[in-house]
Formats: sequence, C-alpha cells, structure tokens
Amino acid sequence: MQTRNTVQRNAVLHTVQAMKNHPTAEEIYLEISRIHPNISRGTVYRNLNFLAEQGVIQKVLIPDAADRFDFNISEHYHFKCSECGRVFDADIPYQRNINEKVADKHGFSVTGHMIVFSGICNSCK
Amino acid sequence: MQTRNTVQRNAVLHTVQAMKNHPTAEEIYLEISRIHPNISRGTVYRNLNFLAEQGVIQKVLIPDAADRFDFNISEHYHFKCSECGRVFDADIPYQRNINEKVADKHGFSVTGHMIVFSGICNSCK
DNA sequence: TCACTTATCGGTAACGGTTACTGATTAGTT
DNA sequence: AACTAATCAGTAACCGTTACCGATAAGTGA
Repeated sequence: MQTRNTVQRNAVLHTVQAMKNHPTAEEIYLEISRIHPNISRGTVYRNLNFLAEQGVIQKVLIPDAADRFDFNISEHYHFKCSECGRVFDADIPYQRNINEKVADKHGFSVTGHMIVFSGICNSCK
Repeated sequence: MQTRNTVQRNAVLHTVQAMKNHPTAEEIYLEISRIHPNISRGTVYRNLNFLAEQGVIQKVLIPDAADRFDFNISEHYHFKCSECGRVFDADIPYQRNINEKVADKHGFSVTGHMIVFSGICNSCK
C-alpha cells in the first residue's frame, strides 16, 4: 500500500510541529480549520494516528483526558496540571533501568513505560 | 452530608476486595450482578468513585483503556500487557525522589506520579 | 416504633473522545 | 490522459462514563 502526500496530511504534520503545547486532536483540528475550513475531524484523527504510527510525531496518552500529540518524538515524561489540565514536559532523564527491574521481578518482556506527574503548574499556584 | 451504608455500596466494596485482578467497572458490575441481578451500572460507577474518593479503594488510570479498581491502596505501579490487555502490579519501589527532581527543574508543585509499563505478559509470550 | 428527610437507588438519556462507514475525490502511477 | 486505490468530507456509531429523574430506603429524632 503506497502512502500519499495529501495537503491534509501535510497540514496535520506541520500544525503539530508548529504547536509546541502538546495539543489535543480537537485543538489541532481547530488550528488547521483556520486555513483549511473544510477539513474533517475524522481526517485529523486519521492522520494524527497515521503519523504517530510512522513515528513522525508522538501520541501522548494522558490519563482521564484526551490524547495529546507531540512534535518531540524522543522518550520523555510529562506533567499534567490538575488545575488547568495543561500538559508540560518533565525534563528528567529517561529511567531505562526500571524496565529491567520489572522484567527481572516478574518475567514480563517490558518494552517501555510512561510516567505522568501531577500537581499544580507555575501559573496556577 | 451523612453517608449511608447500603447493600449496593457494601457489595461494590467487597467485590473489589475479593477480585484481585484490577477489574474494570464493567467486570465488577458483572460479578455483582450474579448476586444482585438488579443492580445498575450507574450505581456501580457511583460507588466505585465514592469509595476511591474516600481512599478505601484505589482507582487505577490506564492509558487507552477503561479505568481499573484496586483493593490495594498503597502507592505502586502497574504493567499492562499489550497483547491481552490485562493489568498486573509492577513490584518495584516507589520512586519518591523523582517528584522532587521535576519540582526542582520546573518549579511545579508535584503531588505525585504514575508509571505504567507495557510489554508482553508471561502467559502471552 | 413510626414517621420524616434525604442519600442513594434503578433506569435511561446524554456526554466526550474517538473510530468506522459511505460514496466522492484526488495523488501518484502507467 | 486514463486509471486505480489511498484518502477525503460528512456522518453515524462506538465505548466508557456521567448526569438526570422519579422511586426507594437508611439513618435520625420523637
């Protein structure tokens, strides 16, 4: 199956790369709509998942909230403000060793982990 | 506001404490239905949230899946099998220090964090 | 022991976020 | 330029969960 370079797909990619605030699919849709008023939510969702699948962007799963999308595809963690709901990067080193600890303890084959911190962000306190 | 000791609330509590597999609300509902066939899903959800709010049980948020409920209210981590979707405890020490690292780095007031490991469980590999 | 109040109930509708379906387009090949 | 199938816009359906409603029953106080 060949993949195509559509204006919609490019718009989704460039919008994610331009928005550096871990936007939700809806926020990305609203942003793109300003330039492509006819784009469909379904198209945005489809391409976000496609691009994340390809590894060009990253899908960030936030508990109890809509998924976020990140131009930064490196392994890193996030902080969610319980007041305003905004998501920020948590710049601490990736804890690669804890994967092995869990693997050793339980025998699972551990492929990765995610960490989400919670608390109050600077502008909320 | 007084709180009441209803048969439904007790059934929800005891069922969570009896099921040690991080059940979802639906699984708890199905289990209780065997003894209380008329209980409503809404009642199960309401009481699960109530009991979690009280700290009697723990709500475990799993990305991209239904919430789980845990009789074990201590701080601990979880592993989700990407094959069968089951959730297991990940018995490694609670990393209390990383909260401070994030707080120091960003200035946020960090109240906690969650870690979810992913990979393949023993019965799936 | 019996009202009385109101927390909680069962049943169902609505919600938010996301995916699946449809027939119509359109990108990339030949 | 013609062709084919990936992708589109639009909309319906999905899943997990919460909100609503009139009915029920748990705990008080007389």
